[in-house]
Amino acid sequence: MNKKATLLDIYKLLLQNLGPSNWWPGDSPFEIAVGAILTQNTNWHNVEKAINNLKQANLLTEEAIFQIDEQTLASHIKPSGFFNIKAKRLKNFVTWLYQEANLNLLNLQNYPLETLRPKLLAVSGIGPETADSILLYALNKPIFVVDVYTKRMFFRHGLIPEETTYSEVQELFMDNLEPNVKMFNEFHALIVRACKKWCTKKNPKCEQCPLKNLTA
DNA sequence: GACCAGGCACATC
DNA sequence: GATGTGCATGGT
Repeated sequence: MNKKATLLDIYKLLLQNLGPSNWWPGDSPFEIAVGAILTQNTNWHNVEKAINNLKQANLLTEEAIFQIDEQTLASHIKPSGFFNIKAKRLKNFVTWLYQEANLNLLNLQNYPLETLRPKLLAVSGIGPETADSILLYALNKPIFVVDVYTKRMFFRHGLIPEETTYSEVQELFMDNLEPNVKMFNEFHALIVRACKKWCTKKNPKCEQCPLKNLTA
C-alpha cells in the first residue's frame, strides 16, 4: 500500500468527522509539560484537577516546583493518581531544567530535536511518550507522539501488527509524512479522540469508526 | 464492585 | 530481552 497516501487519507477522514482539536490544553509550555507527566496512565479529567490544585497554590512554575518539597508537591497532585511517583518525576524534571536550561523550559527550544530528545529520555520518569509530548506540544518540535490509542486504532484497522513497538509506529508516521508541527499535533489529537469515541475496548470491532471506509 | 485511564521504572528469570 | 509488577485516584 501507499503508506503516505493512506496516512493522509486517515488524517483527512478524522479531521472531517471530528473537527480540529486545539491541543494541548494549557496556559503555558511548562503547564503542558507538567500535564504530560501527570497524565501517565491516567484519565485527563483527573489530571485537570491536579493542575488546578497547582494553579491555586501558585505552584505551576519551574521555580515553584523546584523549591517545593516532594511530599507537599505530592499532596497537591493527589487527584491524578500515582501521586508519590509523579511528585518524584516532576522534581526530577525541574532539577534537570535547572541544570540544563536555567529553570526555563523555553530555553530548550534552541536545541535541535536530535540532541534534546535523548536528554529528556535520560530523566528518570520521562519515557518516549512523555518526552515526545513535551517536544511536540510544549516546544513545537516536529516529532510524532505515539500512545496506546495510536497502536490500538492502527492494529484494529489492520494497518500494523499488534506487537509493533513505539519506535516502529513512530517511524511509520515520521518516514511517510513531512515534518510539520501543526499537522503532527492535530493528527495525534485526532487519533486519541477518534479512538476514545469509536475504538474502545467495549467496541472491539470499531463500529461507526470512519476508518472502516478505508479498510473495508 | 469491577474495570479503566493520553506510562514508566525496576525486579526477576 | 521478555515478562511481570507496583504505583493510586476518580469516573463509569
